[in-house]
Amino acid sequence: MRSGFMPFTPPLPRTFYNRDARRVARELLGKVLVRQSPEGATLGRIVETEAYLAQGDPANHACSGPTKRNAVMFGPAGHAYVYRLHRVCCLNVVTEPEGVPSAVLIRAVEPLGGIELMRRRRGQKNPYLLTRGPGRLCQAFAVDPSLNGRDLTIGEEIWVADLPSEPFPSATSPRIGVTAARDLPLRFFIPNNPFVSRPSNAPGRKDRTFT
DNA sequence: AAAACGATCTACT
DNA sequence: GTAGATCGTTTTG
Repeated sequence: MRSGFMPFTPPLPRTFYNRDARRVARELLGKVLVRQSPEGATLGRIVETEAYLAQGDPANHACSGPTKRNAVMFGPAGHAYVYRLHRVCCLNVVTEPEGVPSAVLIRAVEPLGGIELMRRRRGQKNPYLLTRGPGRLCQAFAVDPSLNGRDLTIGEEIWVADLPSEPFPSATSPRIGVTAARDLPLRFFIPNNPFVSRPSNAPGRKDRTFT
């Protein structure tokens, strides 16, 4: 058996990722991040993302050309880009056609399954501090640089899927939030969700919502 | 070979 | 809300 979750959560196809990073970042909200590790499975609903554009984005790791670290950003869409920052890791999905170095950072998820495992990995009892923030969620999901370059469309180890039971945006809450410290990168989030890593009312932010 | 940098986190006020 | 730790990657000399 490839994965106990596969029948219920098939991975999103490459065509989903092979588009404008902003579009991908936006539509990633509400999807499920699935991680199968030897220790067990963890699942979480994506509530916050950040788009790193290939053009005009000084925060993009690839803004000054290819390096050993950012190599997978230049590859085809639908692969994981995992790197280390300080003591933690960050998980991105590569977007847009091969040769266009753009990606979407997964900033926060809402725990859906494997919560005990997350607690154990994080040594954290407060549920809001389990997966709020790129570094925290990677620790909770056991995502490390060994997953760098992994194909997210296969359905092994790590992938993203639709959440059939509770799609987002829903009819009751069709709006999503977007914010940025400067002009870029753009951060997308589900409004009023307690698992979003930064509140939309943080000072100095130009927040707005759209459908 | 050295220095600067940062897509963060935790602790504390 | 702010301060400081901390370390791999990249850039510079």
